[in-house]
Amino acid sequence: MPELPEVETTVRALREPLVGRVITGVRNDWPRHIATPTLEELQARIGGRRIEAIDRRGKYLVFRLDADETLLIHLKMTGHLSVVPSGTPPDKHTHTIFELAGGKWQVAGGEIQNPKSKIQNGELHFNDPRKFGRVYLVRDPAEVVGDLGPEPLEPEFTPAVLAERLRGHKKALKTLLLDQTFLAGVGNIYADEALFEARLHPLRPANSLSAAEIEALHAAIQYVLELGITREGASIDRYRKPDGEKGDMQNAVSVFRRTGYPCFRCGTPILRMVVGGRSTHFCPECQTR
DNA sequence: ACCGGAGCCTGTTAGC
DNA sequence: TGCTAACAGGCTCCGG
Repeated sequence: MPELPEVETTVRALREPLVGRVITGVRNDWPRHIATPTLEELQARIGGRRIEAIDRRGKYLVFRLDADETLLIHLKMTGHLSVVPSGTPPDKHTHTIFELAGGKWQVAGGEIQNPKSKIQNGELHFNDPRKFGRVYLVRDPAEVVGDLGPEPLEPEFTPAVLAERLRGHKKALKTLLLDQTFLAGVGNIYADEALFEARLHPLRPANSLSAAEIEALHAAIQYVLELGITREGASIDRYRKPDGEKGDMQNAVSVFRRTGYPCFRCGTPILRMVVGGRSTHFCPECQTR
């Protein structure tokens, strides 16, 4: 489910309740949820580690811990993270639980108890019905995210960078946008939405774009991702914010899962085709080849 | 280098 | 209503 905007929304919501807190243990009833190391080693290494920062890289949540450890979580299709009081009965699809000691905030000159945290002991629940999600504990995050392409919302990602990366590829644009080593964070919703915004057909070969079309694609990628973040994610299927509330991006999509409905720009029915094994939605009139 | 298909999982929905 | 098949926002592996 979650793409860059959904992961970013999750990261932002988790910072207040989690940064500064100490992980005291891990419970798990589906060991394959833990990609690396083994469950036993994870439990041994993570106990006592404090969460110093929470960031995002592509679709990964990156928890920077003390003692040079980094916890990464990928939500894949159906992962969901929430912070709950200790002892909250886990949902049947909650497979990994991080136990947390009382909240502490870092302040100049030391640390104080987190005045906002009513939950003095709590748990981070990783709920994941389809069990595709994964947890990683590594000393060097590059082991996990080292091959990812550029971050589309960072200033380093310019039209020139996009042009350089498109050059030499003749793959379909849709396929490339889903390739996390090409660009990090774009998934099926935002790929379709970006191509519609840029008026580019999903099957256009990457190396066929004019400079103006590359500019348009770059702007469209940033526009749809920022819109997704502003609207706190697309709750088209299962995605929910950590507090369980829906995002609002599902009310702002132009083509995704709008097969047969009129294009908002020209009225032509939106078509669905399969590209790279993924559902692809586009306007055959606005997005010409 | 590229493409399609299977596989990982469970739940929901569309169609008969 | 009940059953079955298709489909799902991700990603990897394997064969051609």
